[in-house]
Amino acid sequence: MRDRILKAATHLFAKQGFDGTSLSEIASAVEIKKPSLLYHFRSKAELRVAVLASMLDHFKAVLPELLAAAASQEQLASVLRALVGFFRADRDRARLLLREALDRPEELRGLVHEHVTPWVRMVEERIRQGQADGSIHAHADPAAYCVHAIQLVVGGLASADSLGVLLDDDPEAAEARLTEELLRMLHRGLYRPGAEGERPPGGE
Amino acid sequence: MRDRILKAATHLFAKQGFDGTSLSEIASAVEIKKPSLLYHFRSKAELRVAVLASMLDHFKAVLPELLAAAASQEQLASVLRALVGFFRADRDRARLLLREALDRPEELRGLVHEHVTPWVRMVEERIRQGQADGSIHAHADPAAYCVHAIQLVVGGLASADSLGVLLDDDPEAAEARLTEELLRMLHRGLYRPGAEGERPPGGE
DNA sequence: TCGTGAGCCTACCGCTCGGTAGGCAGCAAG
DNA sequence: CTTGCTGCCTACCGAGCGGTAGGCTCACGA
Repeated sequence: MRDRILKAATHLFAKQGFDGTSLSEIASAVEIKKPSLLYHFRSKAELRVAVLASMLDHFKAVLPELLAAAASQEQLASVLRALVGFFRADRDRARLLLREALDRPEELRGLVHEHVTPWVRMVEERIRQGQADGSIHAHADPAAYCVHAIQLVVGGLASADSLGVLLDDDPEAAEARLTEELLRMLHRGLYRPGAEGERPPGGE
Repeated sequence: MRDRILKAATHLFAKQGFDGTSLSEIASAVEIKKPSLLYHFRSKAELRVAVLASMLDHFKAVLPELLAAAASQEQLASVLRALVGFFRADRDRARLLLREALDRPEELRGLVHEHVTPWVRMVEERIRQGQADGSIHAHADPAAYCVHAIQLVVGGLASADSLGVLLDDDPEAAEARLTEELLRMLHRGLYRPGAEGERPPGGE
């Protein structure tokens, strides 16, 4: 039951925000009453922390994969693809993260510093290597590039519903099209054309 | 007074969200009581609509400039710079927009369709021209590129507080550095290097 | 001088919120 | 059989919410 509550709360917080979701609402989503919910989580604040911790656990579970992708000699696109994969696996993750960035930036700053920095440092290093061997634009700012890549992946999935209308496609096709262009754009934003087999993911 | 309320509400909604802000809070920010506030705006919902409309008015005011920049023979970077300028002029705008995208995607979709589409169509056209004369990558997806550009500008300014820690700089320097790389990245994501005087904004 | 409306106030309404008290079924161990 | 724990319930609490009623002051025009 604890897990069911966690899952329902994650979904509702992501969809309506923390302030826009009541405990009764979450309780009724898992077919119990509010005091029963408060038996499992002592307060709403505790539930919020648990929801965040749960998402962080999922992220930590895929972190080795991300780090391995960054460390390998493969192209960086695979790192970005893994990142997109993590957030596409559950769209609530992107929404939740974005809400946290808006509602509690200081708190999120700490989490980012602790858990995302190692990954970013590794990608940075790979980018600098690419710059040294000439495959990556010399005037790219490695760290800033990483930040923008994360922003694109998270923001893109969270706001696809609103901005998708700018494409004429149906929503599903629009999302696929956006993801493809996202990967190509991140690729073009980094690699110099024609360099050592680094091809854009979508083909030409 | 109506304007003062609007301004305070904009700031608080952007910072804490609609559900996280009470009418008393807004009232006390302009040093009146809640019923006096409700004299100027009949309900909280009406105030929300007014806040959004006010931001939209500001956007409509700069739209001609954006369209002119897109239509001119200058490089597209100036369009993006104008877009960044609009959101940097008041950071609440980016936050508010992102919150709206999360809280009321259907509603925002309508607004986007009505007010942003003309600008996007124009930029698309310019991109296609660039593709025809070879200055822009042939495999770029013009509309999807525009969507990502908007996401980067809006999301970047709204979440700079959280993600800025990934750079070691102090917050102010981090933001400037991110904006510079953002423009360069958007440039590299579009233009083929060395094509007809299209230089990245930051120089090399 | 008086009426009128704008703009603000205090006092209050019903409602929902997060959270607590206390009880009741079921089950497992002594 | 009893004891005690788990997991749920109903009933309730105070606080804060959005919103209303009605009255006060003050400026302004007839």
